[in-house]
Amino acid sequence: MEEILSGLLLELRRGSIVLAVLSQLEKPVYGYYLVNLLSKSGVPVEVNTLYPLLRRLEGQGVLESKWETSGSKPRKYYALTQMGSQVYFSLKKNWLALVKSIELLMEGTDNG
Amino acid sequence: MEEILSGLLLELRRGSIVLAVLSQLEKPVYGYYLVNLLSKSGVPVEVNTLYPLLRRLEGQGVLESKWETSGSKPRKYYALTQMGSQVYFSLKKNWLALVKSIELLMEGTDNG
DNA sequence: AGATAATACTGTGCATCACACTATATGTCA
DNA sequence: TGACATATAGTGTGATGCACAGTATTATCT
Repeated sequence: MEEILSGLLLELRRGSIVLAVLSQLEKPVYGYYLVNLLSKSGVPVEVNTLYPLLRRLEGQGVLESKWETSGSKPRKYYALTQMGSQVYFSLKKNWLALVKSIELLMEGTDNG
Repeated sequence: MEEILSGLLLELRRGSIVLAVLSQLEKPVYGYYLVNLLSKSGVPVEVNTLYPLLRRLEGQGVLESKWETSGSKPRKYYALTQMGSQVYFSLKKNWLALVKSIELLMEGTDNG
């Protein structure tokens, strides 16, 4: 049962990860920092999940990146492109609607 | 951009589908009916997505089914098992927490 | 110097969805 | 009657994305 639950939880989290990530990228942020930030915020993401995600989003034109090599360690900062902002806005709107729909569906179900 | 957005929306929906489905299965319901119900409720699911999902959940012991052949057309009714109820409860709790976390993360981001 | 942390990339396997197709029974309309 | 749509359920394939594990580099702590 634990396994089944954790599998479903995994699935549950999936789509939301993108939203959580985008929500933090109005200002440039580097990956490793984002991992810690999100973990503290209740949306834990593994590094090995985040890096490919960031690259994918960059490839899609949602994010843009630039290397910052002046510090002690080279860091790659990601931020929303203009199109990315639009995508985020639309995604956010849809997500809020989805959440509301599901809350309505769940209303009155208090098992346990 | 449309394509990218719809891809992300797809992802966004994924995990939530299970939750929406489980929320309606405290009483036995058949698949086709569920599709229409969920669509009306703002969580559209394709038949070809729902049927395998139901079967998967049954295979995992979350749901149980029984055929109803007395009507005009044979229908397969699904409902939560006892364990399924526990899974649903736990999933629901986690989902609510996740939603809250993401809402906090998104707070103050009003682009568009 | 050695271990650990910070930082980023890549490759493989698995799970899941969308899409398309099959299949049957019951209506509906020409 | 025949053609078509709808209700109802199943299966199979392709694409996609995550988790997991591994690699690589540089700094910091011991």
